Amino acid sequence: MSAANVIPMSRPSYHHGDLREALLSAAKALIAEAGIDNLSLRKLAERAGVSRTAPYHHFSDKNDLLCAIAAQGFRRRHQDMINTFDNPDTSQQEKFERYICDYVKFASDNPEEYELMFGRSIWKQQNSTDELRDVAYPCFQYQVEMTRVWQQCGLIAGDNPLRTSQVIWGAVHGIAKLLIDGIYTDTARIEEISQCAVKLFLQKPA
Amino acid sequence: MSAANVIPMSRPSYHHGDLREALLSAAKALIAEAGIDNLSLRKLAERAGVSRTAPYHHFSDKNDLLCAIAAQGFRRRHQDMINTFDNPDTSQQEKFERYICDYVKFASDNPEEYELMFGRSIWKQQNSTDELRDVAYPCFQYQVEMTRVWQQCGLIAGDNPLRTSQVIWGAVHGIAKLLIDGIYTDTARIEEISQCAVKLFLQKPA
DNA sequence: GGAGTATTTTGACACTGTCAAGATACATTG
DNA sequence: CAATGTATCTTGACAGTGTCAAAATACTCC
Repeated sequence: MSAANVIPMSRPSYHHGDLREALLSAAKALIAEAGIDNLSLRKLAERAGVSRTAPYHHFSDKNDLLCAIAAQGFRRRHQDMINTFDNPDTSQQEKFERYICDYVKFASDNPEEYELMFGRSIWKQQNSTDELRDVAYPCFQYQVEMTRVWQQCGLIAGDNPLRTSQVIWGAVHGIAKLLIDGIYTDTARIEEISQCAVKLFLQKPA
Repeated sequence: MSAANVIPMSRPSYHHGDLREALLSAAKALIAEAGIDNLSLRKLAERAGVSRTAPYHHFSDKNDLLCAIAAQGFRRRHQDMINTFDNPDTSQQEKFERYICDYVKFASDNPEEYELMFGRSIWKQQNSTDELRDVAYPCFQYQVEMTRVWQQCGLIAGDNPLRTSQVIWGAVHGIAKLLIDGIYTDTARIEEISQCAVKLFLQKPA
């Protein structure tokens, strides 16, 4: 039984092997546990079993790491929206309803991840990574295109998809934020608030 | 010319005199200059001309100080809303329009202060001070009451002022946040976005 | 096998919030 | 007026943070 046969478990070698991925998942776990504010690179490194500065060979910055996690969130959210919107068995009105309700639910189910995705730190100034922008912008754009469809079939008022989408996105984002930040305290009525938003935005039948 | 005649300028005595107020205004200045993230108690103390721990005799915490500043913001915002809503020369529709547009403008004109007022740190968990809640809750409630009036005169759909107000507030808050956080980049079109929101929420005449 | 590169580590620095103890000035009471 | 107490401020200290520089280690390719 030579040393070559041994498959090491916790730490394959001096080199970690896939530290970047390990850091990302450890970071997500830590964030889910204790929130973004309590995520430090040092605690993260310790949990990954490496020294404090090891992460700097895989992420240029703490900001860089946060952007990478946020990018994953946007990918997931974008895919969810596509799945809902491409479903041929639901009406456009149902799709709009889903968009509103699912958005708020996504945020309230994953408050820390949502906070990271839209927290000021990664978008403010020139903080956002190229990767993050490449992932997030199509996600943003997709909402505009859905809005265009809903306007064309008379579901929603107005003729400017961009502006209209900015308002509707603003609404769900604002509701989500006020819930997450603890200003809206009736978290049991999330669905009710979302449904109220749906009603307000739908074109009234006179 | 005895020493008793000398009136010291920068520091009247060993005791500062009104350090609490001095700290508050210095903090607001620092926040306006470099943002909340760059506000440290030590820099603040230095600017006020006292030692690092002097602020702790006027604020139990950094959080306590932030809450005090936020409370001032809510007082101001509440008064602005009252002034607008109590104006007898404008129609209810104009008042609604003002509410939407002024809200977004208030936020985008004072991004750092707005960020502080609604940033997660002071509301999350049990961070909010009694003083902050006493000032902010009536400010929140006022929006519900305005919404009730607008619904009663048929300006806005629905019959649940609380839920409706939560959606409308959510919309302006979300738009403000997306602007401040740098996700909506067309800051020149703020008025246009607000006007779009007004149109979407106003009851359509069929 | 040796050179070069990728990865990780230790050491260090400046910065943060906050506590404990001591020093100073003011207020109040005898 | 003197003494005592209290409010205020300071210095010293500690643990924690992000991040840089330099050294150590392991992997890769010629």
